[in-house]
Amino acid sequence: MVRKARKPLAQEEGGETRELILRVAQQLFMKYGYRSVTTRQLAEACGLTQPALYHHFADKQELYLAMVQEEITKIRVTLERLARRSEDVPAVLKQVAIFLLNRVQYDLGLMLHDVRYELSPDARRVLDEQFHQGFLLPIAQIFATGIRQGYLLDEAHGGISPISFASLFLTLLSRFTTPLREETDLTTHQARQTSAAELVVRLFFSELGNPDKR
Amino acid sequence: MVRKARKPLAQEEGGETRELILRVAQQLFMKYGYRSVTTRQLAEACGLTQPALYHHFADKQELYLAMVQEEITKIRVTLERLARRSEDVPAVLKQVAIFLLNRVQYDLGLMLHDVRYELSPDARRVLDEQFHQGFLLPIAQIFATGIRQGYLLDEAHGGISPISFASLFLTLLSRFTTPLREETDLTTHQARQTSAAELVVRLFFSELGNPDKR
DNA sequence: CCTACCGATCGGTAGG
DNA sequence: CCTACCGATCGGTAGG
Repeated sequence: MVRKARKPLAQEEGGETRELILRVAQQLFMKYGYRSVTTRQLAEACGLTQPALYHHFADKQELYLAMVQEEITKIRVTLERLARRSEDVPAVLKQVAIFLLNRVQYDLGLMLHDVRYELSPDARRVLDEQFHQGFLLPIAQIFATGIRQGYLLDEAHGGISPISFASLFLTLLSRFTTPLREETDLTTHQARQTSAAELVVRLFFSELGNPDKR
Repeated sequence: MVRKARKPLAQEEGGETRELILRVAQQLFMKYGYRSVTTRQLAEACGLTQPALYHHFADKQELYLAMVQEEITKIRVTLERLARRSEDVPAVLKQVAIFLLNRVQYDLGLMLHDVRYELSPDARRVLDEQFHQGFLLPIAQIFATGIRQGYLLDEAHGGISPISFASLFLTLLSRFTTPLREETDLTTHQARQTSAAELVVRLFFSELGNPDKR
């Protein structure tokens, strides 16, 4: 039997229903995708009726757009802070990896697919740009420092551009924010994420290959 | 004006309407996702009416299942062939990468998401297993040879398991089968894929880091 | 923020 | 493999 929760769990009543909706929308949209999440599911998970959503957002796309924008902006702040103190590049990158693995608990590829195929061209343009500014550029900046300091090869010597490094880095991390096969318990979750972060960083700094073979 | 193509382009009339449907289904499902592709879109792209699909497949899920199974089986054959001749591991892996980049022109992550969240538990079990057997195991076998031959570190010396190597390898390749941002023309497409394949293989064999810094 | 309700579209079926 | 059609569900609106 499914009980309808009309009184939301952690809501101190006021003008913050909008924030509740955005939080719930993130959990559902990011897990199942834009198309698969209905406005009725969203409303019920918030303890509201479906038409009530339209008091806070013009339509489903506006709600999705606001949610993604808020999410990207929050992450951008931290990444830009980490990019500013690029002392030891491998150490900073590991912090970036740990932060993202803990903060991004969803499928980035799914989000980008939704942005590309489920939203209007205008909404897509906005989010593409914000993703570039908020995710790729700060990480690329760290990689640029890593190249300058000699940790990584530049494009003239067989390496790739900072943006390409950042893109590869994000792709690899997404492997661990969304497991390819089955899931395990939550006690070892934290430990797994730290070792995953180390693994990805080590892969970039050439510590998986056998040096005797080079 | 949208003309309905009642006579499919390349169909030599007979019992192969089913094959036409499967081909069209792959293009649409793999690009837009299970939920977003309607049975009417599929039928129209095949030059059929929507109920005609149900003469060949019991329902939408059965159609999707058959399509993915056929696709995985075809790829499995080639990967197993490549895994059998593991002479020079880096060279074989580059061939695997080139093959997959040319053969898999869609978003593997989207497919895995559909398998996980849009299909029945039974269908999911079947496809999870086939993906494991058809994609991961053959590639893991090559990596295992690479570890044995000393190209890569084993788990006891800071490396990871062959399956983990294979999983990372597939994740990285998916970055290039589904571009993170905009698309370019098709003339440079082939060249791009070859250099992408080389890049991914080099990343694993530690040729992106600066050896002087190790 | 609710009740009541709308047109459109979905996957699937009947019957030939 | 077609025409005709079904119940369910979708995003969104009216009106209070």
